[in-house]
Amino acid sequence: MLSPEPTAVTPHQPALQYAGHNTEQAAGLEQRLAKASLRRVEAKEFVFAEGDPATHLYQVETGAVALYKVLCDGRRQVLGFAYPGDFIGLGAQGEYVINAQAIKPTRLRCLPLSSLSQMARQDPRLGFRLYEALASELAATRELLLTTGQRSASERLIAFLLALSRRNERRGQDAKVFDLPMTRTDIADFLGLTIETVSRTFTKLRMLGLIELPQASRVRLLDMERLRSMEGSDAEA
Amino acid sequence: MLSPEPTAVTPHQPALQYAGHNTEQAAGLEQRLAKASLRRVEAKEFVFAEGDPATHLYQVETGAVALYKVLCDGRRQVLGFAYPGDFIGLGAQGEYVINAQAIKPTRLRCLPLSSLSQMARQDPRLGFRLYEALASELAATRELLLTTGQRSASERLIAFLLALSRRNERRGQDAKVFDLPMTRTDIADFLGLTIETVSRTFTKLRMLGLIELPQASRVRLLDMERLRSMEGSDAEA
DNA sequence: CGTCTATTTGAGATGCGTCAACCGTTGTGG
DNA sequence: CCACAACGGTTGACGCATCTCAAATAGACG
Repeated sequence: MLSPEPTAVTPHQPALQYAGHNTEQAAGLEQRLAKASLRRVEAKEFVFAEGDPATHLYQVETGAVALYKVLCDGRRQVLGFAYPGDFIGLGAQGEYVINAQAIKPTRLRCLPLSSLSQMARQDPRLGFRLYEALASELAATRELLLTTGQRSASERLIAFLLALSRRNERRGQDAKVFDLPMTRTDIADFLGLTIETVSRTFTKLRMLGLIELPQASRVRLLDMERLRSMEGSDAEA
Repeated sequence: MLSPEPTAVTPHQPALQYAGHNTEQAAGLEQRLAKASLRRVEAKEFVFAEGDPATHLYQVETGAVALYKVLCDGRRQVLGFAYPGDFIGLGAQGEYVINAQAIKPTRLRCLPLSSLSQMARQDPRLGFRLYEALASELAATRELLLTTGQRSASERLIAFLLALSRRNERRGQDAKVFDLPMTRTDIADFLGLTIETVSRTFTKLRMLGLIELPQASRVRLLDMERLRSMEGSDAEA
């Protein structure tokens, strides 16, 4: 049920490539990030685990990270996937409350929380940016809740694919053909389904001529119109 | 640090309650709230609806409010319930993105967002507290996601009841006997079940001697031990 | 007392989960 | 270079938890 690991729960000492120098006072978040230390994690390696002391805010530079919570018996709920540009560790106070595990080789910018709060004190707009980022994470989580709570398996998978498509569109990438960096298990645990149901639903969408799967990890959306109509969209959309 | 644990029931946390002992930090908020205008809404009346321009941050004074999103075909996901002390409308920017509807006669303190952002500019600590409150709401939503995505009907209902119980405990109220201000429909839409399943599951828990239902809207938890063991608890709890 | 709504209960249908077998790819060591 | 193991993904058969449809019951309120 749970993915292959518990591979060794990585002790949380980031393999820092080079440490950032911290002399500038009112540097913006971007400038600060550009100089931030870099950390590389391999696929399946943890960025941090639930219960670890919260030390850094991370920004994904390349790769992808799965965020999840687990029940005591191993059932797992993936809360989201972080792609380049996304922040990980927002809202953490004291301890991380979720697990963050790379799903492919990943590079991360690391911002010590201490320096972050210091910066926020100096520049209120930074605090506002973090607040906004947190608000959109909340909005995304609510949307996922609506999906897992109310939608059917097909609707869930379509909503998932369309969300990826929209994200690509926003970034000027191909909205119809893209890779799925995560495994079927990750998708299943994200959508509250089993891998068998995810697989069968992929096949069903393929049979309906709605998508193509050139490889298991690559998808082409063929009929956006119909996909959108089958998503079970928000009332206010 | 932050309060004990996020509950699936309350998106908002006591961190921002009338903190009489916390007057030095963000004193403006409490003063402002005490003087804030009051609004009364009847049961079933909206505090605000999805798409409404966001104007106020509300704090529940008495009563209870359901927060939810709906799909175009009417399926509804309740995201949480706000009780006295809880804030409604956090993270809203431009427009409210969810519906907030009273489930019983309710009194609300109203804080115009304009004056709030002004206050936040003057006192950075206020911004931090709003950030914390938002982080708690995110944590609660994630917990609910774990529940609807991974737990069985019985586990969901038990998790719901235990969350209410913990909330009461935190507030020095009875942890074993309390009212359910929401309807079975609200509970069903909260847990991602149907009202029939909710009703049958209540009956099942009653038959097992785990709870009593003196009235449909009142519950007594009889065997906390066993209820907790049947909740399907977090790994990190 | 009567109407309306909320809740409970029953019977039957079904979508998804479970268990199991099979397949394709990757990587590894003889 | 091949054999084979390990892993991720697909497919099939079957069971069951939950949904659907329907009706009875209980409360709430005028």
